[in-house]
Amino acid sequence: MSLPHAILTALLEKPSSGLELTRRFDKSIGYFWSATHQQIYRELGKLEADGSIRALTPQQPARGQKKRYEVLPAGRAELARWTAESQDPKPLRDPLLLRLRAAAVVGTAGIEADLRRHLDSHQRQLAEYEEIQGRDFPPGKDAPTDRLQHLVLRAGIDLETFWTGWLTHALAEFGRLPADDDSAS
Amino acid sequence: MSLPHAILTALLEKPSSGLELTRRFDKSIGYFWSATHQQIYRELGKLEADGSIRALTPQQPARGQKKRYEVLPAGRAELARWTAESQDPKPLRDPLLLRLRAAAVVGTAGIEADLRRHLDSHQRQLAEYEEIQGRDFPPGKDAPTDRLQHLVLRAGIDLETFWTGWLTHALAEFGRLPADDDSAS
DNA sequence: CTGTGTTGTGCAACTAGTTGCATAAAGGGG
DNA sequence: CCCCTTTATGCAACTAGTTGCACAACACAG
Repeated sequence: MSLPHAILTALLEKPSSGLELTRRFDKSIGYFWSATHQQIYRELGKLEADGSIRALTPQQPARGQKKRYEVLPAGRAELARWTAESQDPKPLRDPLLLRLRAAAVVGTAGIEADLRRHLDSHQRQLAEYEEIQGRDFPPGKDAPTDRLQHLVLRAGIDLETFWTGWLTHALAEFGRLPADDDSAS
Repeated sequence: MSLPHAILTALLEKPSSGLELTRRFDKSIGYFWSATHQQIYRELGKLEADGSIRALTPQQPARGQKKRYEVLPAGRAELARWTAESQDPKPLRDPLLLRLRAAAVVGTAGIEADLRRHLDSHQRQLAEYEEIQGRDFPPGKDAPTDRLQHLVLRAGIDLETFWTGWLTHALAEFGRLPADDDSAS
């Protein structure tokens, strides 16, 4: 149940409308918790209903009308509670690794191209993170809040570094595999 | 939609009953695709219904009676199709990173202990993987199938290495943070 | 002043995964 | 022999996330 808390965090950082939130989930927040606008609107409705947030727009809300939300004390308290709560690490679940294991049984035909696509996408993500790091976290910027945010960014960078490294290695292995593929039929 | 394919892979590696599958999902398969026994039984039912797998037990299936399943050609074909199919990398979704970002706003009280728990659990997982690597992949074992399986294991090892490293670093940062915690109130 | 695209909001149905519980057989101890 | 735990199977309800679509307002082109 992380989406409401992601939204509360985003709104505390800066009160926003649904669309603004959606945009922010496409960038910074979405780097570790993605969400579509439909999810966001639905969740905003729930959060407003239970008194965690409040719409700033005074008029009755016409449909295509921007609504800005801000977090109420109850919402902040709930976020603090959730943040401090201990949560078990969820076991890994990665379809790509599963596919590789399947490939060991039914043959590797077709995966290689996809590994390349993944490598490409992780490389681009890594470059983006590094650009953000250069821009937003110059050496002197180390107030507590900066440190925490930098820590999170560093996790992203290290993860993408791991994936690009591993995928590169995997592709190299594929190069050394016997030409085809239907290794198990 | 990976669970049915995970099951097909497991059954191709070795025909099994529901409970045996459950056990294998607790070990090797579950390292990158976890599932509970309820999910597995439900999925076995579906796979049997659509002709991907078949129960080996001849008698009518009494309730507490072991049923072994094997994969039919249709199931193998479907798995091969899925394996070769190109799939987009899913964006990262990690509650722990989200919590850290939330902590930058509502205060870090309580997270540190949880970071330690996570570190601990990742360290144990890493040790387990390394033991498996030592046991199952001695230097000479490099037939194509072995290479692929080793590759997957290596991903697990590298991921756990990343997490232990990052968590250690994070805890070090926490040590240098001002004593409390309600940095944003 | 009309249609066509863009911005912003939202509902509904579906899919996947989780949680909680039920049932049946088998084996072993009192 | 009866109860109790273990093994094995399974259903049902719930929660979270995704997909597909709809609708209102505005802007601006013809």
